Amino acid sequence: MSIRVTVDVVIFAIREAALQVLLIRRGVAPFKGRMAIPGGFVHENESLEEAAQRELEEETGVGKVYLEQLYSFGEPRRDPRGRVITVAYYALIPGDRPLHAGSDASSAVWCPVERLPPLAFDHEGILCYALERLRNKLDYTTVGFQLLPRKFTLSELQRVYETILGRKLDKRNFRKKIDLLKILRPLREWRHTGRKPARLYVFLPKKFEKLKDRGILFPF
Amino acid sequence: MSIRVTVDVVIFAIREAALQVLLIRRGVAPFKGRMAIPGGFVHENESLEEAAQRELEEETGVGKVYLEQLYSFGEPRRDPRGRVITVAYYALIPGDRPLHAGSDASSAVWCPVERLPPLAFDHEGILCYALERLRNKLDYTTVGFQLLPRKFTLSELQRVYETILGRKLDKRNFRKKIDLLKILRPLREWRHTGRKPARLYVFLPKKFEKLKDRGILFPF
DNA sequence: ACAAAAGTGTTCGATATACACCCATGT
DNA sequence: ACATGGGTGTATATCGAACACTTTTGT
Repeated sequence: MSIRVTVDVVIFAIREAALQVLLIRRGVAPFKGRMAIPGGFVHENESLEEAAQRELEEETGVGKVYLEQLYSFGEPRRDPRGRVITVAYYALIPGDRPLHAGSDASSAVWCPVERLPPLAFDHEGILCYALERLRNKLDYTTVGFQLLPRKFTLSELQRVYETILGRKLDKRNFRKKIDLLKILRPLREWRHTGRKPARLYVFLPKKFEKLKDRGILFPF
Repeated sequence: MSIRVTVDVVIFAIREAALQVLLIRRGVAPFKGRMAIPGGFVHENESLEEAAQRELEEETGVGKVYLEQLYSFGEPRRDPRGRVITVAYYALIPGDRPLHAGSDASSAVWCPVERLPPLAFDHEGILCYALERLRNKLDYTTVGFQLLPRKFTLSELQRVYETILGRKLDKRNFRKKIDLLKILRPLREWRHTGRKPARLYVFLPKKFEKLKDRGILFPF
């Protein structure tokens, strides 16, 4: 019993103060002209993760970003061409990273998750599930940092959380908890975009690993 | 690019005061004679979930138990016979349910998760991942109830938690939190196995759904 | 009578939340 | 000088953790 297997990658980024996903316009049937999540067939000699990584790089030109398997979707009639199951992944792109377009990227566009167009296949369901996972993981992991450049201000970090969760957070409480986690190293550098310069920080992933083991979570 | 797709189902139950998994002994190569997680190929016209449900029933004869997709494993060389990816599920069987063996069940045996034999393929990794998922979900869902018969005592419920988490819990704190959740209906029935009779309860899944929406969790 | 598991409250520390003002800079 | 976002502390409520004794029954 052979089945065709694809990977689809929901690619998130914060752009223009909104959480957006990268979508491509399909050039061929089925669903020609519809928007879809980037994806493609798994090759003979690559793992699922490698296939997802490859699709991600083809669309965005970025490597080494956060990439996590989401769920596998396998309803018999989800693809009109025949039996195709898809292993969905989601990726988080730092906001500053300019995408030097890969081959397929001509038709790729960013869409705010609040204003999605109709999507091909079961991609709306996949995208909603990815969004739910992202919101949940924000609460008990540090995935939020993956959406920022290496150096960032505390206000930028807070805006990432507010954008994804869709609500305002208290500045002092936010900073208190981040400080408690001890996962940021303050730099002797300041960002001068606004009026008063804001201190820059870098994320310390190693310190975080210990915290995760002890079950210390993000409680927003 | 066609790939063979299997589902494997890690079947958990509490038996003899231990968390156990159902394993089968392989009768054919590869890994002939080794123990393995029950599983098989996905049929042409069934969804992944249906395939997992079918495998579960073939092995155990039980239907309508808790069944959740775990993860998809797709390393190119994970199966010596060629390219096979597997979508892993895990299932929870109430402790009292006698398994009226399906066709394959002659070689099925229960093994405590603390004393696993060597397993075929990458099944040890799959099983460890399932165990980790189960332990995590115990903290913020009510999956624990799925391992008990319909009517159960509070001590039995606590033993499920202690068995899976591998540590003792405080009786008064445990009961206080369960009571807070308001998901149990006390019955006018008592279990008379020990010395002093223990009150029986039933789980109210509908009430739980509302709690989940509001983010009320199991904080053990 | 006694062994064994059932049942029941309070205290204390930690964590989450609510809330308001001064500061440094660019314009 | 002033508008803008950066930066800081305290008080209260809630939640989780620690902790011991009485009750009921079967033997």
